[in-house]
Amino acid sequence: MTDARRSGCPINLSLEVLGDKWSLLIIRDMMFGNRRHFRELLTKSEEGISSNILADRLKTLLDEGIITREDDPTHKQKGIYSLTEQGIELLPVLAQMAAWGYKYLPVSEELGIRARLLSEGGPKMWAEFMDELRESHLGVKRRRRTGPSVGERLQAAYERVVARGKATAVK
Amino acid sequence: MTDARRSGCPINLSLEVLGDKWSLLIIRDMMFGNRRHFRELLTKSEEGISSNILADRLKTLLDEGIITREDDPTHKQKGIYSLTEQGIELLPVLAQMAAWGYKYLPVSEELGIRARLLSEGGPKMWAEFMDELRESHLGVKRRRRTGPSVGERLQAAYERVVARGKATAVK
DNA sequence: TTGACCGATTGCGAATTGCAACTGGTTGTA
DNA sequence: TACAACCAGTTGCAATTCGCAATCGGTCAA
Repeated sequence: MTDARRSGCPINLSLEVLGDKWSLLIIRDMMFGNRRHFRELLTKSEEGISSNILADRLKTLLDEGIITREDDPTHKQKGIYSLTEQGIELLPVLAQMAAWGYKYLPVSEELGIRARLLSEGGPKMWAEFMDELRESHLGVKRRRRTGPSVGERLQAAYERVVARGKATAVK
Repeated sequence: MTDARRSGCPINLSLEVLGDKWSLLIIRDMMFGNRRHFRELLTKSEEGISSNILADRLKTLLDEGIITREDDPTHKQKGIYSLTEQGIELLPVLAQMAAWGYKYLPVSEELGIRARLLSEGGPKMWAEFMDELRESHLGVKRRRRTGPSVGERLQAAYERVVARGKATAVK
């Protein structure tokens, strides 16, 4: 737990907080996978994070003010992790990173569909999704919207690809 | 040098390539600091990267197709590193990361000015800057522009802040 | 009361990092 | 021709971090 801070450059400072292979994946799962408990993050992680690393990163993200933790009223041991506004505003970073990865790296079809939709939707869609996150993580009420939310649309698209993949595989 | 690839998620794949504390700083210096030689990257780095890490990361970035290396005709030992199109398209990632860091982390005034201008300029300015990078790194000709380039404007703004800081310090 | 589940913590070998010194070669200058 | 400065890395080594598996003390439903 050293002081780090190699320079006052915004990119460097961001990397000192998020520059590892797990932190942004945790944020991703909280945003897109709606994971809010330790176990959910641990077992439903696509990449298989180990529990000590997860505990460590959650602590750091708490310290940095990117997430908060509160007790789950339904279970004395469970904690509910939520994104702060600061955490929610990492969405554009994730979106750009996803778009770049989608374009240049060997992305699987199922896991790439969200990146494609998010990229096509652009900053306007990101802003809408961030508003949805403000509602589910910060409790900020938002005016009624018609039609499915961005979160729902991304999830539906993902499930459609998975179903199609299964059908093809069976055939 | 294992195969990694923990999952086919675009964010994960991006992090497997760039998820450390140095890779994106090297890209940053190539983009904004116009560093093209090993020594420049080594000694003019704000954060003080060590030579073995720099050599290792340059190798990885080469392997990943994010940069290229060619011999410098003026010096038999010197290599010139250039960004590829894939590397240039990391600019939006850096820009978003810089904007987030600028907003939430203790950024120094000198090093934050670029982030502010880039954030205010938005995607349009990013696109223009990427075009400039295509010219200086890929040799792609671009039509004449009036006035100073984005790169020049960022540099001038930075120097203005540094000069002001010095004047204040002296006074 | 029992067994599944909960959020972590611990121990430990392996991999990565950071520092400093060094290598083998090139270049400009006298 | 001699020499110092410069060039792109490489090497050795100690310290840190990572990743896995096992475990811990507590909670919950049956």
